[in-house]
Amino acid sequence: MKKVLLVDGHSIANRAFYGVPMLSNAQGIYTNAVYGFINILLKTIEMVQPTHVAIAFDQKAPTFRHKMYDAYKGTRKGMPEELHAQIPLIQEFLQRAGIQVIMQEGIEADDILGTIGKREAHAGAEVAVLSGDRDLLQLAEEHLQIYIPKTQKGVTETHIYNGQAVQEEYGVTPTEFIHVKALMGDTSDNIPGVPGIGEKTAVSIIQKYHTLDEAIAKVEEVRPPRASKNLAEFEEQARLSLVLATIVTDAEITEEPLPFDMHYFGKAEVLEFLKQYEFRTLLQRFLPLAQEEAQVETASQCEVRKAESMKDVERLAAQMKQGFSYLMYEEEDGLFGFWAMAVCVKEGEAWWIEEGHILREEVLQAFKPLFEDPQVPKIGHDVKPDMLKLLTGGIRMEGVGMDTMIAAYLLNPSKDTYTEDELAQIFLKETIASDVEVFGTGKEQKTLSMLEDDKRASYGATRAEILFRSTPLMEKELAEKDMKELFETVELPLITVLASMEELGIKVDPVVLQEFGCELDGDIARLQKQIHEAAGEVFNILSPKQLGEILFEKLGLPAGKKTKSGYSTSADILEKLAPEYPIVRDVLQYRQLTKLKSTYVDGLYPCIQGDGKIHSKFNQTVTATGRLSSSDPNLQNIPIRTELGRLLRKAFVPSDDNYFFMDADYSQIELRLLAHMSGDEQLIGAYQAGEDIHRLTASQVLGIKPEEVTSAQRSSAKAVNFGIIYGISAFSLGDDLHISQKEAKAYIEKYFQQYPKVQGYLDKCVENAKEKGWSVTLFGRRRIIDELKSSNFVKRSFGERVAKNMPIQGTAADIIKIAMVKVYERLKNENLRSRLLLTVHDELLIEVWRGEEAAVDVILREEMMGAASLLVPLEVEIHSGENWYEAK
DNA sequence: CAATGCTGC
DNA sequence: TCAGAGCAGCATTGG
Repeated sequence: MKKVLLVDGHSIANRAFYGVPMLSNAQGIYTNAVYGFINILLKTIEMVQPTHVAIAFDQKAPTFRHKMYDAYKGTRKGMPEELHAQIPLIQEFLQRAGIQVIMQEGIEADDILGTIGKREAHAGAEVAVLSGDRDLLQLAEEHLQIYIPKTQKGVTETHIYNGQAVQEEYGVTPTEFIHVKALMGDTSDNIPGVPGIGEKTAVSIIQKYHTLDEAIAKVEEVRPPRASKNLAEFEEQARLSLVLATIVTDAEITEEPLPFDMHYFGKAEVLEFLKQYEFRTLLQRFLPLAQEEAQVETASQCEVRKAESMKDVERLAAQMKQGFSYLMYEEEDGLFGFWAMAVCVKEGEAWWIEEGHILREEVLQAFKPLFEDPQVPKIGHDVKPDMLKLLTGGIRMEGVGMDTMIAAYLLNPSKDTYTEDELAQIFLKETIASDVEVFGTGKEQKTLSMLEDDKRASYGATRAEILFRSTPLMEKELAEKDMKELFETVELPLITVLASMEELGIKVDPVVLQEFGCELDGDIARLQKQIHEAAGEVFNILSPKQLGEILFEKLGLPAGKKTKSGYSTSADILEKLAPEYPIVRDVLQYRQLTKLKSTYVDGLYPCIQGDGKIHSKFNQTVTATGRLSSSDPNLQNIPIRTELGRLLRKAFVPSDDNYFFMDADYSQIELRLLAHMSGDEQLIGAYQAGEDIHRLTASQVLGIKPEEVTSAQRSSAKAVNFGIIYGISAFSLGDDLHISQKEAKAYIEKYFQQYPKVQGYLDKCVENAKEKGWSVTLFGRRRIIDELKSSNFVKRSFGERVAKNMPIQGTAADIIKIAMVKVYERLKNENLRSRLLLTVHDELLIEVWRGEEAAVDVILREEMMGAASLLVPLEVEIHSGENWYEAK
């Protein structure tokens, strides 16, 4: 049985505000209405036991009622600021809990409730409408009940009205109730009514005549005489009042109440919210929901033991053979370095070992056999940096059984931090001080070594113990969500691969870089002079503000879009002007050259370490889709599209003369995945036959022979093919191809006719994601997409595009990760000296020991092509050369 | 610190 | 009517 709960957001917020004494949190933010709102909502949920919930709010924009009657709601007192400020907080809470919020410009909350309520009730659902406003009573009927909270002597109880209850209490039916109101008016909504007719008279008139029309028709008979006279005189006003008082039940609302589950209140985001606003009782109440097992919160009871001597360390090492969790801390800066470790071997206690009279070197020697033994399972949090630190001490870490940061990332890849205190909150339902709380923030921020002795020890020990206890829970959740294999066979082994790549680095020839920079400088100066002369003044070309003023005001060029802060001077706008205006061409060229100089020449140069190499980081827990990212510096966005930028790659060279580069990249992996995952026979057939997919698309969409396709037509088709993967819209495709939206739309429609299963597949992606709340790749990687629940069109559309893109982009990421692990293992197992240096999403760069070329070629082809078995071949292109430029 | 712009896949 | 392609990192401007 579908049970729908609809809530009048503002009216309940209002009730809550006046019903709960002023509260505020530590930052002085008022929270009483938020608190009251959540309580009323909870109580109603418990009563109604809804399967679906939606909350309606008014928007600021005027509605049809304002247009009909200027004074509508004119006398209503503005909400007090203290309440007004809390409305967004209430909405945030609901959003975090995944509860549907419906707001629509020009439509009042009452009308939203009326429309959805009647629709659902007539479709066979049981509907409960919660409001503080008696106006809603007009909606009541058999399967649509109105819930009105009432506070009497400090005790809140909720009155429930169906049609009969309204009749009993007011003596009129719900529909007649509107007519009563039209006569008596409503001062709070500023509905005028008829002067001299109050509640009693209005009810008696309607009881007799049932409708306003009828009463007007027989106005002479109406009693008492004063009412009769006034009704005749104010007939128009009464009719207007009737319309104003009638709740619309056929408004244009496409939103539907979304499924509801009490466990939503146990979500981490909700708990964070409650913590932030200090709703302790609610927090207590929701914590058990977070885990189905309903674990009761237990204060984190971790006994902190400090190692006093190497004897302690050795005793600990003996206990670590069964497995342990650890954290390593190191601070380089200052005269005195700082080094410490926390280790946990059982629940409830953890050790703190700090360099001092105990020496780091000795501790590490004691632990070396444990870290190197693949049979001793180790739990770490962000293991890769530890691996690298240990490696400099001659320890090759093996047997990583858990990296809690990566596990947390797999369980929700959309977050931007994965800290230990979040783990405690999410997996153990325990609250510990966050890093901000411990270290402070901004200029006053401390480091671990600056804390008092005991605080340092308990900081690290508590966290190591949290990792220890979180691990089985995380493993269980990974298994439940079918990500155990992905975690164990892809993500965990990948840590070692990435650590090796970071350790090796890539050699950059500083001379090549420098010479390139000098050439750029010359061209930049020339262009700058030319632009300033054309503009007639000297200005900063890189300032969008100044450039916009020069181009669009001083020189009077036609301006395209505007941004918040002025004219848009983005490349796509300027490219449209470039054919006509030489100065715009120069600006674009200037931007390209200065970008190359500042980001790539001046940016990369200081990254070259003493060994002549750049050691970029490869981040495993950043992207929402499962891709890797690269930073410090980013080597995944080195120019290639323009010849000038591409030359930069000549600076990237092998470690020494014994090596050369081989670069292997997947050919159109995402489109091949689209073919496989959609099952479209046309696409699959084309790939099996080894056809040029963009040319084929162009020929099919345009209805011409493949050999007649021009290169321009081919590249348009290419844009469409990519657009499909990104969740295309006619608007953006039109913009991209410089054609009208209409033409773009026709193009897209033709595309879907040619590849009929693609459309169905993409729709299915969205449908599945809406139903389940997440998207998933071929290998089980998930991404939660909360945006799909949004009542905001823009946000929801974003969610839909993400749902189409993630399975494809994410599967491609899975595949290259699998290939990386396998290629790395084989290079190692076959005792080759060639090694993996970089990955750029669908590409691997390897430096190959001369003489190993054939072996590496085989390994790359076998492992990359064999990483997944699809309905289409996974093709790999391999190029060799003496630098990265030549190898592409 | 946010906004803008540009580089890659 | 609104706004309108997915995923990243980094440099610069300007408040």
